[in-house]
Parts: sequence; structure tokens; C-alpha cells
Amino acid sequence: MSDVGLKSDETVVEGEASRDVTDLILNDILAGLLLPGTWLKQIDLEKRYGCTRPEVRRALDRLAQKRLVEHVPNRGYHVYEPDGRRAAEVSDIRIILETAIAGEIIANASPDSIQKLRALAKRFDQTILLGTMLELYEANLAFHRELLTLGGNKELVELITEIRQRTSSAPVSQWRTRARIEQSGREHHLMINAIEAGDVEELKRLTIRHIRQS
Amino acid sequence: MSDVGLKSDETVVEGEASRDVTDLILNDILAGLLLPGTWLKQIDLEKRYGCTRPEVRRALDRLAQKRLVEHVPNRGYHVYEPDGRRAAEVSDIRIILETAIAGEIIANASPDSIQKLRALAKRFDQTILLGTMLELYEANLAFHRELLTLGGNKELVELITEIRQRTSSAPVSQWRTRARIEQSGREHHLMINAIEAGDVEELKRLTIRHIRQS
DNA sequence: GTTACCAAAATTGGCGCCAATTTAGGATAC
DNA sequence: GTATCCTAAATTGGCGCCAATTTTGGTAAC
Repeated sequence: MSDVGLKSDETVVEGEASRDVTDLILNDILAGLLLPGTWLKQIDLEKRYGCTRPEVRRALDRLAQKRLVEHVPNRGYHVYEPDGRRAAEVSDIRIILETAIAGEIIANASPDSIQKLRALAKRFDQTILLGTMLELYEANLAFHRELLTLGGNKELVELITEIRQRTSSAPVSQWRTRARIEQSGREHHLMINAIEAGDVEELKRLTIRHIRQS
Repeated sequence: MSDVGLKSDETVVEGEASRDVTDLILNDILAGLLLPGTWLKQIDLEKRYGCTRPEVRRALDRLAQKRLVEHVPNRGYHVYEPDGRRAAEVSDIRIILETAIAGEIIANASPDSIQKLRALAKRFDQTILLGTMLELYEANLAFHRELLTLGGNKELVELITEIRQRTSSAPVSQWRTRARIEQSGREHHLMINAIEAGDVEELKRLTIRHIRQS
């Protein structure tokens, strides 16, 4: 009967009404507001986001396609439980792809783009102090997207952005401690240094360590 | 006014009614029945597949998410035009991933799995003679999925299966001539030989050639 | 006291209708 | 004869209702 973390009489989020409900729910999952396992009752989402039933259902269907929520027919939608094996596999895929384009990244890195990367890395550092978990996640994503874009393969940028989302509860489980978050911030700068120095092998080493977080 | 290749009074496809409409439309796109650029009118799909309006709309929304059809608000859905750059980028991604796991494939290849691969390769060869374009596409996919599965990363298998679909009209544009199809069939056997011989570098070379088709 | 069964409440999901937008065709003015 | 505006047909897309299924709570039988 009782759902976890969702109350029917909760304050309606009246943010930009034009934005799609799918993104709103996605953000709440990524922000850790909707914890893994949470039963996403349609009537509650309807009230929470101030939208209609069909909108909710379309959003849930899309999230199920993206494998962010699990759908059991006639029994509703639940936020996916974190899966250790899947997360590890996604990490392996990221390592393969991101080390493979390390050479292209360095070859295409202009002084202009390096400056852009530094700005994004700094924004990440500042968000550690001032921002929310979701903002941190987005600042991190922005840095990595800019980095991948230098590889010159747009499809690859979108692909990695997509599979990153798939390991839901990412921001929650990814950075356990503040020390680990700050380490991530430092690694961003080290990666930029490697790019500036034109050291492909060093960039690959740093990339592996950054993704594995070990 | 007039849509391309779809007629309202066309015969209703009364295949397994239980299967999802999404797959039916997907198959028709992959089979080349719905050519790139085709305007997918909801009322026509409704009649063609003998289903309701909401079912059609859900299917179109899913295909739009998968980027197989293009959606312009208030102006309907169209089958994506083939994009040379995107297709090339997807090929590059496949090459990176499939060469990266060549070592694991060989390490995990048991006599049993090699036999399975041979059977699938033969099924592809036979489908060249007897089957439709869609069956050929599926036989090819089955072989490559089995190959990738040996890599041990299930997420990677699903990922590649997914991005393969994204370059729509794949079967149509992929194998232009019968000679090229037969060449693909031969390459499958060469790849199995390389696996059996434990020659990682040869498998990588063959993989690149097979994906690039040059 | 425990178990099985039944009824009622709640939730999911399918379906059709109607409004909003776009497109095509025709009439009129220049 | 051509361009522009207006009207009508067609298509998309939003919304609410109702049926089907599941779950819960209570009751009765053992």
C-alpha cells in the first residue's frame, strides 16, 4: 500500500512547465530523490509533477525503454535496483571507448578547447562546495561530453551519455565520500594537463583510473 | 497528400497478433518495406497492422526514441533518411569495441561455442539463397551476437545490437550486391578460423575489414 | 489460532472522442 | 495570368472514462 518516498499530498513541482515530464522524473532519479526500488505510482507522479495521466505513462514507457525503470505488466513501474555486474560492464565499455579515442582527443585539442575544458573542470570544483548532487552530476557530465566531443565522433558522445544514465542512482552510488569527489575533480585537471602535454599514454592511464575510481 | 508506399486499403497483416506493433514496424523498416523518408501516417499504420491509435502512437514514440524515425511536432513521423556520417561513426564505434574484446573472445571460445558459431555462419549462407532480406539481417545479427557474447560483457552485446539498428535501412544499404553478401558469409568463416587458431591479431584484422566492408 | 476464501478498494492500461494545428484547394482581387 | 487570402478537409495529439487485473482487508470455517 505505502509507497517509498512519495506522498500524494506532496508539494507540486511547478518548475518550467514546458519541460518534458520524462526529464523531470529522470532528474529526480539521478538526484537520488527517487531511490532504487521505489514504486512509481502513476497517480502520485500525476500530482507531483502536475501533469496528466497520459503524460505520466509516456514518460514511464520512455524510461523503461532506457532501462532506468523496470516495468512489470499490471504491476507497475519501479526504479531499477543498482546492478553491480552491469555497472562494471558499463565501466569496461567506457574504458574501451574513451581510451580508444585518446589519440584523437589530443590531436584535435586546440588551445581554445583546452581553455573550455579548464572552465568546465573549475565549474565542477565549485559545484562540490555550492551545488546539489544533481548539479554535480551535470557539471561532471558537461566536462566529459566536452572531452569526448574532441574525439570527433558525435554518435559516440551521445552513446556514452546514454549508457552513463543507465547505471541509475549513478550520482548516489558513484561518489560515496567527499574525498572521492574531490579526487575526481583533481583528476579532471590532470587529464587536461596530459592533453596539453600531448601525452597519449598518460591520458589513457588517467582515464582508466578515473572511470574505475581506484 | 500522397504517402510513399503505403495504401490505406492494403492487406492487413494478421500475423501473431500478440507481438508488439513496435517490432512489426521495426521489421518493416529493416526489411526495406518502409523506405527512408516515408511518411508514417497514424491512420494507415492503424489499418495496416490492425491495431488501435494509442498503440500506433506508442510504437512511433519508441521508434523516435531509438532514432529510427524522425518526429516533427504536429507534422508527423518519417522514416529517417540514411546519414552517411552517422553510419560511418557507428562503424567506427563497432570497430573499437569489437577489436577491443577480440582477446576475450578467443580466450573464452570453447569447442562447443565454435561449433555454435559455425552453425550460425552456415545458416547465414543458406539464407542468402533461400531467405528474405529481413531473415538475412537476422541471421547475420544472430551470428554477431553469439560472437560478442563470447566477450563476456552482456551489456556490450545489447549496446551493439542497439546501435546497429540505429543506422536504419541497414539491410538495404549495407549489402548492395549479392557478391558483397557472399563475401560477408566467407568472412564469417575466416573469423571462426582465426578464433580456432587463437590468432588475436588476425581476428582483429578480419573484424575491421568485415565492418568496413572494403 | 490459523488458514482459506471472498469481496471491495486501488491501480494499471486500453480505447475513443474532440480540440488544435497544419495543409490543400478554390475563389477573389490585382 | 498570377498572387494572396480564406475556407474546408485531414492529420496530429491531448484528455478522460471505463474495463481488467491485482492487492488488501475482513470473515468464516476448520
